Amino acid sequence: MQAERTYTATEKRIFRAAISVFGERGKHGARVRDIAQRAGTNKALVHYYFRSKERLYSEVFRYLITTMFRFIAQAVKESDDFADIIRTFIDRYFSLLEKNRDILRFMFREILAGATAFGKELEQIYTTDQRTPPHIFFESYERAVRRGEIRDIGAVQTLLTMIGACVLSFMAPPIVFALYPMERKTRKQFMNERKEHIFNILYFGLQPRVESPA
Amino acid sequence: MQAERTYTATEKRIFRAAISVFGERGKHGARVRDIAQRAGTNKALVHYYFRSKERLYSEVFRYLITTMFRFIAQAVKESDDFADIIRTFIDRYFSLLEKNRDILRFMFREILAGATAFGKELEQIYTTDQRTPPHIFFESYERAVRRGEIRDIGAVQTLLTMIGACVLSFMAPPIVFALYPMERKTRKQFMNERKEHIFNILYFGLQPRVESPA
DNA sequence: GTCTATATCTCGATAGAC
DNA sequence: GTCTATCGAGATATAGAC
Repeated sequence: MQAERTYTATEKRIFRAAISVFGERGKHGARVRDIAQRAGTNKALVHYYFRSKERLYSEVFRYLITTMFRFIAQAVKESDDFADIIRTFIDRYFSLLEKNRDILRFMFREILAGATAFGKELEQIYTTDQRTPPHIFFESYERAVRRGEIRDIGAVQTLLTMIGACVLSFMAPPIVFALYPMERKTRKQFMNERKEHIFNILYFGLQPRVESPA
Repeated sequence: MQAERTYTATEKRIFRAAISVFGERGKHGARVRDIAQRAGTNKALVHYYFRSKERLYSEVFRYLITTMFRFIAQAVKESDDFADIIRTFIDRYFSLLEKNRDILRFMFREILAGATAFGKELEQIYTTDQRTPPHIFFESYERAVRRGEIRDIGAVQTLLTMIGACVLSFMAPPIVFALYPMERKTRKQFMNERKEHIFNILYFGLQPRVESPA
């Protein structure tokens, strides 16, 4: 959905339905019939508004990728307390993943498919915008290194590790619960422990050290 | 592919092709035509050997999940030096993911699809086998806690964080390279830095501490 | 704009020659 | 065992009434 256009109520319903059906079953697994049904209408209207399944998919993709970047931008905070930056990132990243499972699934499928469209879209964002969320994170990281709050083990690497630890939290539950049915706590509880653990291990892993590792 | 059966050269080629096509495009996105083509043959032979796309998929799935578990078993080492355990896990896990990209993609797709078959298969393995790789890891973890090498911030959580950090390494490169084309080092170099970083931040994040976090 | 009915097409699966 | 040609199911896409 672009800012310039206006959308009818039906069109919006179809668009929302498309996001969830594509997220659940992927581009190929998704059926136009199901999208129509979930939107409370019929196949013909889907084609009336979006011409083809392919175009609908593209529109959804572009909408989600920009939405995702807005979200991530919100997760990166500027602060002179790096513990606060990490905690905030984990907190906000979790909450937006939680509220937008479809986006996560959708993006993962794109990455699995080769992430070609993904890469192009990213390049465009990152060549037009000057201070993107990662840049802001990296600057904070370097300031924290300079004032001795953390040691320098690579800002990019640190961001990747943090994202990986967060993202897996939303992929892993079905597996974890299959493995340890006795530990099936409420989802909320599991997620809270997870957030605390990620902060704990990462922030203290970043602490300055005197002695070198073996 | 099961141990009991024997396979012709063509059958093997089809099977290998299926693994890669299913991994790239998923069960629904995969075309029997493409599998046949990649195997250097035609659709009819795929059906001749595997009867249907569905059965082929199931065989591939069962083969990959057992293979994966054998691999993971190899990655978990018993040792009385927890640094060694972590390092070995990261090293071996990386090398098997590297050699088996298709497995990773395939499994992720299963998880995205709901991981129902996945869960069942796992349950079966975990109720028959007594000492599975995770159990071995957990035992080592607890021993390390007892002798004061590491602090106790949850064995399951720690394993999840470690896996997440490793797995993202194989998902992220297309994105990272899209973001920072100037940093496009050789893949090998990036991966080596990544391994070192994961060990570094996680192992030292697990170090015992006197003072409490803020 | 919305719906039903229908056309068109893609793909998995099979038949049958070799 | 391997191939070409074809069938039939099911999905996307369109026509046309309202």
